Amino acid sequence: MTDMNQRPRGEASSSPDHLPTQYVPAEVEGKLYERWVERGYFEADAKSEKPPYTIVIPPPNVTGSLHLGHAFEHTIIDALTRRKRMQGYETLWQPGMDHAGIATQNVVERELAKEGKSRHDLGREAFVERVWQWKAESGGQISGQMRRLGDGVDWSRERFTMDEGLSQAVQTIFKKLYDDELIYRAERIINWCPRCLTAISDIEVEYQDDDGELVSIRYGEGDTAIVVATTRAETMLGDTAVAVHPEDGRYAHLVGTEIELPLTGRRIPVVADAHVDPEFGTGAVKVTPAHDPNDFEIGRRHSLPSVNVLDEHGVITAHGPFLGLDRFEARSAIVGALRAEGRIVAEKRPYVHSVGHCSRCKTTIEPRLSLQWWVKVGPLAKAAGDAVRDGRVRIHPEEMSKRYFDWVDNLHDWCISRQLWWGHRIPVWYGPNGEVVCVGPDEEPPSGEGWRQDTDVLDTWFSSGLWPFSTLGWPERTDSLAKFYPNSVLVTGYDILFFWVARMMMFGLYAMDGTPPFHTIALHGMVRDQFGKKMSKSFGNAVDPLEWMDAYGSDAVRFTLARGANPGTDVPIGEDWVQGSRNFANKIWNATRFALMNGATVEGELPGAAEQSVADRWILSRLGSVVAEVDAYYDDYQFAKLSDALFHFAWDEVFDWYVELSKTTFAADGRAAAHDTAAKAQSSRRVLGEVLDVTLRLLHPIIPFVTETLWTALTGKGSPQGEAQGERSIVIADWPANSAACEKWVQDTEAEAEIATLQQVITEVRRFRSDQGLQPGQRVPARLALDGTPLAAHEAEIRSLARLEPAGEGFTATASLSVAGVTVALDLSGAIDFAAERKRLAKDLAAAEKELAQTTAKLGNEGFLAKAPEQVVEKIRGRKAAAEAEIARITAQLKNLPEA
RNA sequence: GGGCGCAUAGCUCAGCGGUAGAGCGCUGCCCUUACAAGGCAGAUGUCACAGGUUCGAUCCCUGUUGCGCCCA
Repeated sequence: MTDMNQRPRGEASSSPDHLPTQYVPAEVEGKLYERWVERGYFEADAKSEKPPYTIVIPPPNVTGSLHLGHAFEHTIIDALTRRKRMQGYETLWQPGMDHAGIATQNVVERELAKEGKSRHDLGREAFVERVWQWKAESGGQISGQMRRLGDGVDWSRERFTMDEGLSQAVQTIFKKLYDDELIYRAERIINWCPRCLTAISDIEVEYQDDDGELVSIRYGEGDTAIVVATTRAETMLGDTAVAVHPEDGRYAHLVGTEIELPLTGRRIPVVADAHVDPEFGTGAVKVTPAHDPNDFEIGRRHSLPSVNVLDEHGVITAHGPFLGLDRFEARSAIVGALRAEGRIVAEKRPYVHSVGHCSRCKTTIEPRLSLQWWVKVGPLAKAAGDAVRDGRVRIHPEEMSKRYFDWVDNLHDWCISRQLWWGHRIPVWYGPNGEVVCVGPDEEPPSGEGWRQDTDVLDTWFSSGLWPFSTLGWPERTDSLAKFYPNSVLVTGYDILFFWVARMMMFGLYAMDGTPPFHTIALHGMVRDQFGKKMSKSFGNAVDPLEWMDAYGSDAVRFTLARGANPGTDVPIGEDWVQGSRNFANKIWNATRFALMNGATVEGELPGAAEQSVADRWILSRLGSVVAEVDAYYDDYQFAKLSDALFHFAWDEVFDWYVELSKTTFAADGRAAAHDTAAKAQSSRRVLGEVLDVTLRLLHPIIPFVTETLWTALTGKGSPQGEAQGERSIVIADWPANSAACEKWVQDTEAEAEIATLQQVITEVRRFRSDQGLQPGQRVPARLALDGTPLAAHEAEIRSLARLEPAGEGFTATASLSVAGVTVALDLSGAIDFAAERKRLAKDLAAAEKELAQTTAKLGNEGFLAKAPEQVVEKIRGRKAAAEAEIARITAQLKNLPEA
C-alpha cells in the first residue's frame, strides 16, 4: 500500500484500480448510458412478479428542446424511479411526446412561408404529410437530450400522441363521451387567436396589464342620452343594446326605450341587467353579444341579436367606412369619427387594464362567437375533485390542494375543437339532411353523397389527458395496462396543475371505471436564475442546460437541481452552484480513489465491534442514521433535504474526518507489524468500503453517472468476474435501507461522543495554530495529557491531524490548551503571540459569560421553572454548567499567559 | 377586483415556540503524497416594521409596509 501512496502527484496510474486525479464526466457519461439501455435496465416487464412502480413523463412538446425545467422535472422522476428499481419494484418510466397542435403547425407553416407557400396551397392532406416529415427530420430533439441527462426511461415503449394506438384512444373516449352526452356542440363566445386562426381554451390565454384607452361615448340624444365607457370602441358597430342596473334610479326612465347607436343609424334598446356594476363609470354599458363573453350572457337573458363585425383575422366586416380595417386601426378611426360628431365625452389614455393574449404567439385574443365542440365538465370535474377530497389521490405538498379544488370546482365547460389541420380530427360526420353521426374507432364512417367529416381537430390536451393509460395500450386490455395502471406518482410543475393534471384526473376516472390515474401528485416549482428571477429568452437570463452539462457533467446539473428542490417551491440555479456540485462529484471521486489506493474492500462480513476502531464504530453509527434519514426524505419527496444530508455526511464526516482518521490507522499498519494494528487496519479497509458503497448507492438516483463509475471500481462488480455473477451495475444494486441490513450499522452513542470530543480537541489545536500564524504543515512539539480522559487511545490521531510531534529533549511548554478535560502543552520556542491568544480567549470568555448570564436569568425566573417542561429546564441547567466550566477553563488559561 | 404566498448572513434559500443554519461569496494561512474542482482556521444577522399572546416569539395572533404568484 505504501508504495502506491508515494506515486508522484498527478500521475495517473494505468491500473484499473487507480483513477485519474480528476473526474471527467464527458469520458464516461455517454458510454454508461448506452450500456444501461443495451442491457435493458430501464425496460419494464408487464409479466413481472415484482410490485409495479409507474411514472409517465409529462410529455414534452415535439417541437421543444430540453430546458432547465425539463432537466429539473426529469431529475426528480429519474431519482424516484431509480430508487424504486433498486428497491425491487418493476419500474416503468414511460417516455414520449405530445403533438402540440398549434405549436407544430406554426413551425411547419413558417417553413412553408419561407418557400412562399401557405398550408392552403398544399391542401390538408399534403400539409399533414409535411408535418409528419418535419417530425421525422427535426422533431423530438428532446429525446436525445434526455439520454444526455441520464433519464432511465423505457425507450422501447416510447409513445407519441398522434400514434395509431393513441389516436384510437382519442376516438374511443370521444365517442364514449359523446354517447354519454358529455360532449356537445354549441355556439358560444370563445377565445379566438386571429393569428393562429383557431379557438383556444381558457387556460391558453395569458392575461397581462396593457396600456389601452378608456373612451366615454354618448349614445342617443338630449334627454335620452346615455354615456357608456369602453376600451374597445371598435366593437360598438356590433352593439345591440345598452345595459344599466335594474335599481339604478338615474336610468330607470330609459329602460325599455330605444336609443340611436351612433355611426350606424341603428336603434338599440336600453335593458336592465343585474350584472351591470352601477359604481363603474357611468353605470351604463354597451352590449356587444358577439364580441364579449359577459355581453353574450346579457344578450341571452334579453334575447338580443348578436351582430358580428369582425372576421377571423380581426378585420371589420360591417359595411360602411370602416370595412376592411384591422381591429386596432378601426378603434382609432371610430373614436375619430365619434369625436368629429362631438360624442366623445371623456378619454383616458393610457388606461391600464388586463388583456388576454394567446399563450402561443402573444397575439391579443379576440372573444368571438363561434360554433365549437365542448366537454361538459360538471360530472367529470366533480369526480376529479372528490378523488382528492376523499384521499384516494394525495397532492404533495398538501398546501397546493386548495388551488386544485378552487380550479376543479369552478371549471367552465372545455372548448376542445381547434381550427387546425395537425391533430386528431373530430370523428363526427354531417349528412346531407342535417344528420350528425359520431363514429367510434371500430365503425365505418358514413359514406355517400353529401356526407362530410367535421374539419376541426381536438385540443392537444384532449389526447395528453389520456396519457396515463393510452400509453399502456388502452382501449385494448393489455398486460401493461393491467400491470402499470394506475400510475404511482405524477410529477409535474404546479403551473400546469390545471393544464393536464385536472384533465388526466377527469379522463382517468371516467375511462378506467373510477380508478384515478395515480395515487400521488407531486408538484414542483419553476426553475429560476441565480437571483430568483424567472428565466425567459426575452430577459436574456435563460440557460441551456446542455451547456452546463458539457462543462460540468450531467450529474452536476442534476445534483444542483435536486439540492434546490424544496417541495412546491421555485428553484434558483446559477453556474456557480453547478460548479459547486461538480466539485462535490470530484470530491467523491478522489475519496474513492483514496479508498482504492488503500485497499478498501466490500468483500466479506463487516468486522465485529470488538475489532473495529472507535472511528469505525462512529462512522457506521452515523451511516445507519443517514440511511434512515435519507430514505425517509425520498419517501416524502424532500430532494433538497436528502441531497443536503448526503452532501454533508459525505464531505464533512466521511471525507474530512473518517478518511483522515483512517490515514493514521493505515500508516501505522505500514510501519508496525503488530497484530493489533493490522487487524484495526483491516477493519477500517472493510468499513471504508462499506461506507462508500452505501453512500454511493444512496446518491445514485440523483447522480447516476459518477456513482456508477465509482461503485463498479470500488466493488469490482463491473469487472468480468462480477459480471459473471450478474453483479454488473449500481443501477440494479439493492437499495441500502432494508432493516436487516441496517442492523449492521449499529447505533453507538459512545463512539459518537468519543469522536466528537476528539474533533473538539483537534479543532482547538488547529485554531490555536492558525491564530498563532503557524504554517499548516509545520510540526510542533507537544505533550499530551490523555491518561484518564476519553481520548486515551487517540494520541496518534491527535498528533497526526493537529500536526504535533513528540516532545523531545529540552521541551519547554510555552503554551497550554485545555478542552474537554484534555490538556495539550505546546512548545512554540518562545515565538508565541500572546496578544493574539489573549484576544481570542477574551472573545470566548465574553461568549461564555453571555451564555451564563442568559441561563442564570432563565433559571431565576419562577414562571419558567413552574411552566417550562422539565427537559427544557434540565437543558438550560446543563448549558449553565457548561458555561461555568468554560469560564473556569478560559480564566485559568488567561492566568497562565504572561502579562502583556 | 378575488384568492394564495413570501419578507432570516453580501446573494440564493432552509429552519418555524426553548443556544440562528446551509451553499455560494468574503478574510487569513497553506500545493500537508485522495482531491488547489483542494485543506485548515475565521468573520458576518435589531430573523421587514408595530402591537399582542406566552415563563419564553424568527416561529403563534392582529395590523402596517414591501414584494411575488394564481384567478377574474
